Amino acid sequence: MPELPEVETTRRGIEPHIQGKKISSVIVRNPNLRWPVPHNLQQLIGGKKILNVSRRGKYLLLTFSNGTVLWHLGMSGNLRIVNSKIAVEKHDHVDWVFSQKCILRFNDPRRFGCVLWEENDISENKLLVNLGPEPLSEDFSVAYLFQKSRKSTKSVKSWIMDGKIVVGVGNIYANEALFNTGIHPLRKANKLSLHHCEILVVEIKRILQKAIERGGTTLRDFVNSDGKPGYFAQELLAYGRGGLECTKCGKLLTERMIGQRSSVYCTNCQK
DNA sequence: CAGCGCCCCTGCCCGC
DNA sequence: TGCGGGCAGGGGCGCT
Repeated sequence: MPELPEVETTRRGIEPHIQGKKISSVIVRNPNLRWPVPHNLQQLIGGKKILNVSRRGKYLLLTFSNGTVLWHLGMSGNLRIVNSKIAVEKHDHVDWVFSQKCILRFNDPRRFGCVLWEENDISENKLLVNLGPEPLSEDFSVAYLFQKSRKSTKSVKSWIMDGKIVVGVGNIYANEALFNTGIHPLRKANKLSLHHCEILVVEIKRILQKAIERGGTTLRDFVNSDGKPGYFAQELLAYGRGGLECTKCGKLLTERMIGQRSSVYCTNCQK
């Protein structure tokens, strides 16, 4: 479900409810996520205050005085702020209880998400240490991307979805950014021109920013912490439009797998 | 080392 | 209506 805009939408939604608040208890109904949820989570953070709610790539980070919760929503993860009267549903794996009126509830049908604990420097955590720059930061620049591109023979689509190059660009926004820039998804990264890198950097920033402003993309089940969907789906020009007419030239859009991810592009507009 | 496929898992949609 | 197959917004890991 979530790419960077959806995770950021979620982060902004939960932050005002939980930042500076003390965790009363953590209820783990099913610890079998991608990796086991630490069995001693309650002892680690029960009674402790959440100092900060941040994001690195698609990971949410909850900072405590004694360490950090490293949280990923996977493909199907979903957070809601609920009260204690709201019935527990299938796949509600973890509750972060602040009060009777405020429970942060994690639902994840596919269980590709994770909830982990890091007591040391979070930036040195194995899952974060090799990540590339944040796409909306100045570190994600034309010079950076062009220099990186020289060393990769991957298709540009798989390449920009690689978190070591830049974080947060998932399948939807990779398809969109390439369509909007007229770059063919199968072009090798080391065959990108400086101009290609320039328009790609600008477009990735633009589209992620726009999607955040729209509250993310809801395809079937993404809802923010208030239970509302995102409104970016109606602006998608490539993703989900295989076989339909290209909005620029009218030719039918091609759909095929690239690196096990469905890819949609126009063979006329994207070179 | 880079690059590629596999796989974790449930739900849903489609065709037969 | 039931069932099998394929696909879904992610990404770490093991192999080549």
